[in-house]
Amino acid sequence: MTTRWLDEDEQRTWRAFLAATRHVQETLDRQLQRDAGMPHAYYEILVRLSEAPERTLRMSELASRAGSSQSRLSHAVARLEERGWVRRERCPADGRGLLAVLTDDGYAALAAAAPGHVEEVRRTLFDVLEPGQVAVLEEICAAIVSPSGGTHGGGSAKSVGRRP
Amino acid sequence: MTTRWLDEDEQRTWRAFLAATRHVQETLDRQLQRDAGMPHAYYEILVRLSEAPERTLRMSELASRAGSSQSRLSHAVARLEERGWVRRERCPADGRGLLAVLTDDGYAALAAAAPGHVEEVRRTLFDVLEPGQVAVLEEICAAIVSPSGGTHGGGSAKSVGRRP
DNA sequence: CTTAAGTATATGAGAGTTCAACTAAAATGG
DNA sequence: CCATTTTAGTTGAACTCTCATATACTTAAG
Repeated sequence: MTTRWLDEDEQRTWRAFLAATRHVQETLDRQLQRDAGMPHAYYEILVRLSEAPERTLRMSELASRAGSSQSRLSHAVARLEERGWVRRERCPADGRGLLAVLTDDGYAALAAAAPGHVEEVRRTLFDVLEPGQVAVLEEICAAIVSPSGGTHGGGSAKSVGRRP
Repeated sequence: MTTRWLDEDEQRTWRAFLAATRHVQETLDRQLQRDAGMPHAYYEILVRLSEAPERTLRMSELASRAGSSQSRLSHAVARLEERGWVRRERCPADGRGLLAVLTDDGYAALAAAAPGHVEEVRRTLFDVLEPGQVAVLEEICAAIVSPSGGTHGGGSAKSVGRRP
């Protein structure tokens, strides 16, 4: 099949998308690195652990929830363990598995980092958008992560820009 | 000021945003790495050079157009030069400056990579969105990159979800 | 003209990410 | 049971990115 190139509008949208996501990522990563001494990926890991019962998760489950590859998680948890923020225990039920546990120090580090981070998320994203845009943004992101429509052309007509 | 935490809806949107942008980035980066042997950042550099007159740009201008830091660009162009895809020349007008020039080999590499990349952009983003969503997405991204509204509360009412 | 300040880019160390290869422990199936 | 396959997780090398610092040239000031 011949390449379906982007038309002018799509080009513009695509480049805007790249610029915007880059901007958000860089802004947040810099803020966390500067104020909390950790990259955003580490913050995500701590968050997911803090939400889990016993502040404990299997490595693979943690990887999936934090949106990380297993290898990346493995390296990251190794660093977090060096800092004393996470501890690893053998999984009693499955000898291959490991449980990652958020320590009290880790929880404290997360609690210290959270306000500044959330404030930056707000400034970077929510403060610059209208409520309607936020609603559509969520639909868009959901569609990207789990594409429902198959072939081009006749996608199901979802509501766009509606306000309940 | 006390932290403005995210409410439940905002949390959901924020996490969807992270998951979606991660998904897009990883998908494209993997595709380019696998099929063209370059990371997405390098592809961007080649694209911007290919669009410039004489396929030539000052390093700083190239950095700005490709959305790269100067340091990152410097390292990247060094690698691209090793591959023979880019060449650096002293800037005649300004002895400090350097001109990055896309070579014929570099252009060929870009031309070879483009169809697969564009197809992946389409599959990952445009194919899963309705036209209305695409339009709003562009507005959203524009707002993120150059925030117009200042203090919270009274943002100017932009159109949301409209279709001309 | 000389010196100070500023601009353009490079460079090197440190850290995170990826990919492929590796270990170890379950599950599966004769 | 024993062999095979699958699953869980780690590891190391290669690569990219960031940050701080260095270099070279230009502009501004006296």
